[in-house]
Amino acid sequence: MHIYKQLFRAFGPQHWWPAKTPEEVMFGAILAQNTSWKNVEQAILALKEAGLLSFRRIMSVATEELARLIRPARFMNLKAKALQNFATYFYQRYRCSITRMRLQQTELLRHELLGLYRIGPETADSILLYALEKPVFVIDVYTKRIMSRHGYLSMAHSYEEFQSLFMQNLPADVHLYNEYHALLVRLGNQLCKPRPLCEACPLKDIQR
DNA sequence: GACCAGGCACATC
DNA sequence: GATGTGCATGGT
Repeated sequence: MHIYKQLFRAFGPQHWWPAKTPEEVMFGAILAQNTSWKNVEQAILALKEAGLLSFRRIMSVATEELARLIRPARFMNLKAKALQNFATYFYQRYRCSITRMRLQQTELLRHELLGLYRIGPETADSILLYALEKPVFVIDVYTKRIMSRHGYLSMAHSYEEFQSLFMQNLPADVHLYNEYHALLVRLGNQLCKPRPLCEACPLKDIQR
């Protein structure tokens, strides 16, 4: 909470996830895997222009065609398959309805998502928090790096261990989790790179 | 021109 | 379980 307040003071509210609709969040969550957001934006724009930013529509498009459109987002063949596979699940199980999906229990949803092709813990939790508004804390490479540099856990600790660190020390609040993770990414993007720029970091005096 | 990006699956030991 | 590797673009 200390860290959160410090970051919030430094950067202010982040208004995340940068997407218009929950469905767009889901596309973004898959496209953003190990990829910079600028590249993801280009892929999303291309999908929009092709009228294919829709899980219903991408089901009936050739995988190669979809791959061509999302090329800027790296690993285009893998991600094209992942998107189509997700679309099939989303249609068959929830008729592509966010509302219907939201009614489902969080633990069950997480389990379902983790069973899908190329949906790992971070992608699943991003969908749960940012598209479905479930109180799940998202861990990414920036979060791990920042917390390990401040002595909380080491990079070798698992996704779940990092997640517990946050969820056991914070109230289960969607808005807080949303804002906190967004702030961590903001700091990571700007300063907490593999080669850190610690002098300008608002957390430079914080130690565990 | 190196380095990095909002991971994940799969092979191998 | 731990560790290594492929995926294969574009910005800084």
